[in-house]
Amino acid sequence: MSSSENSSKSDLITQLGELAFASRLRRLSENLMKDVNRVYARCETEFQARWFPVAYLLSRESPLPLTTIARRLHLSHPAVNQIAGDMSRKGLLKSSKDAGDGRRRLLALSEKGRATVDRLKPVWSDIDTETSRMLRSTGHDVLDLVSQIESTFDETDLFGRIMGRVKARQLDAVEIVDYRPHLKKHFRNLNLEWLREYFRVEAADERVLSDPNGRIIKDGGCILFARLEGEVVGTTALLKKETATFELSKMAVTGRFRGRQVGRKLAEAAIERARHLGAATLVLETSPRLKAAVNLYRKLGFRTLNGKGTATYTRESIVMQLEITDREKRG
Amino acid sequence: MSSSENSSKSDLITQLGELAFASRLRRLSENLMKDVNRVYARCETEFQARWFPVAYLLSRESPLPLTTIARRLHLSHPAVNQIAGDMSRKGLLKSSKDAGDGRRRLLALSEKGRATVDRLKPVWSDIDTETSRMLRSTGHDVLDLVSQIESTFDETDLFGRIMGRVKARQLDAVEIVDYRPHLKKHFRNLNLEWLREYFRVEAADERVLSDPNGRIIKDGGCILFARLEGEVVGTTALLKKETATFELSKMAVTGRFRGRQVGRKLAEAAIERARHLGAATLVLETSPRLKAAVNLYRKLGFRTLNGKGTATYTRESIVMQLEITDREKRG
DNA sequence: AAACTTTATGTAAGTACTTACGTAAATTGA
DNA sequence: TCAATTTACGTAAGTACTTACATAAAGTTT
Repeated sequence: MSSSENSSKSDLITQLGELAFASRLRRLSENLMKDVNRVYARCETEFQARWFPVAYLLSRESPLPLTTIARRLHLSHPAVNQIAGDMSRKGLLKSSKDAGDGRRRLLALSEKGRATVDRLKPVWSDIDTETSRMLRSTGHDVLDLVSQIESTFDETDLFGRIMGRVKARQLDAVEIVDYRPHLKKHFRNLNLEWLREYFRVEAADERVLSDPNGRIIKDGGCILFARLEGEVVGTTALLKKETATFELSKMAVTGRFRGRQVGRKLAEAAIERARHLGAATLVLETSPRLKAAVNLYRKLGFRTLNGKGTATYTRESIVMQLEITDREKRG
Repeated sequence: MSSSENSSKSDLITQLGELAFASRLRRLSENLMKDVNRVYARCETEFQARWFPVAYLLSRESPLPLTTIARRLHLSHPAVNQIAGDMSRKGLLKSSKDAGDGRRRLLALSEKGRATVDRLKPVWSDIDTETSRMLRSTGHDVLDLVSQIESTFDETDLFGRIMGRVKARQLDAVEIVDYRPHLKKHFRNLNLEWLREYFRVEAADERVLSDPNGRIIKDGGCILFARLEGEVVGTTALLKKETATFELSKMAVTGRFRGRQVGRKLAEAAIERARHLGAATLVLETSPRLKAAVNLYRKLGFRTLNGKGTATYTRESIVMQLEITDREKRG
């Protein structure tokens, strides 16, 4: 067999590899279905390939409720409903109310339906034989392989794995830089942006944002900035509270760059910096409204404290804490 | 997620084997596509999985006419038109008239489109890597196998092979019986049915149909009947013309059973009978209107004669002839 | 050069599914 | 036991394609 023909360089889809794998499967499926429909068209004008699973199932187990059929065939219930409608219109199927359960509609083949199925059974066997022959000629157990792919796909969180890679790359692209006087305006603007978006700017905010050096750095804290694609897109601050306790605060990422791992990179850098500064405990206060943020902190090891915090700001109602131990140094 | 549901014995679709192969491929394709679309949704709200082939192709070869893209991607041109429309609406694509050919619309990525593609390229590479990893974990070169199936499918006339089996079974189911007095009414009724359907009943017809014994059998000819599912569904007659020449005539199959190889079985039986009766030549007259019949005769070896026939009936205008040689006896 | 055919495109409608949503009957649970 | 939830079903609308048809430009023939 000349398999080289189909996978020649002129076929872009083949070149695209795994990226167009889904399209190719679909194309193959449609071509197969087309041939089978041509067979039905020749033998039996009253039957369509897509009815087959329903017809076959009902020929073996007679009155079945609609959703049970859908579940068994891995179809949505509207799909079965539509097929049942078409088959009923051709007189192949009849439905009845379930005596015990008033919601259920029981489906069964009609007399004509059973006759049609009986007439088609040998045709199905012919289709089966020839398709099987074709697949066997590849030298592989294609059906078994499809089963394998199906279960591998079920077991693999493909989406999760892809996103893992994407996130790692995004994380890598974010650059962390330390406070410098010329970044002061960014510290202020980035924080004002999200404060205005979610809450409102309080007097306590203004005091800190207007004087980061005096209010944060001089007290032994620090401020970090995130750069991405040449822009300053996020910031956060570490405030020194007690000897070995720092507070993570003033985390802000500009709208256009959210979802690109900027917050995570900032938080990770802040934790690392806290460790360097000799912190044993890192605390933070945030709001349950900021779901993404709370989630991020939790993923990084922060745990919610039951006791109320200092409540520096009216908006804050969740207090979280991270114990910085030596074993964290592995990262 | 719940893999037990998908590949266990309770999955009827898996049990159906080759018959539901197409459905499974489609399901798999859709599930893959769904995951990829989720990735795009997270990374880039402006992009959809189905745009990928067009976007990728245009990123490599820039201004291309619409139908060229369709051909390269194995899509219909309306599909590309719709994708192009969607992408244009999002500002990713721009089109221009071809200076040389006024029919053509040249498509190319816009500035924004190129930027989007550049931003997505690493994501595509992540999708590719993870999909590839998943497929490799089956222990087979799935992509290569799909290529093989595609080309095997292209080379195999699956429809033709299935129909071959179906026809062989149908042919086998038809039973040929000889003339008996109680079948006289069937000879008449079957012939009247098709005469009325396609032409009209002539005086010459009436004479033969009313007295088959006197007009056909006593002259050294014979009449055959086809039985199917307990019914007499077709008939044909051999008329003796000269010493070694017979005429195949009065072929009729009732409407409900047409397309089930009844005519073919009758014709084959008639040829065999003619050989037994010492015929060297078999002739017949028919009409070009009866395309299926002419086709059948041709397949059985009859050749059209240029010269006019005896024109027993006004409806007939094609004369065909079959030389019965000894080598035909192999059947 | 008029009359055909072919090609490139656009539009409409069909297909075989899906998701989303609404309703009624059954089940649960406090 | 009565409200809240779950389940079964129907309907509508969306999706990602397809086929079918219409039209205009280009090419071919006579």
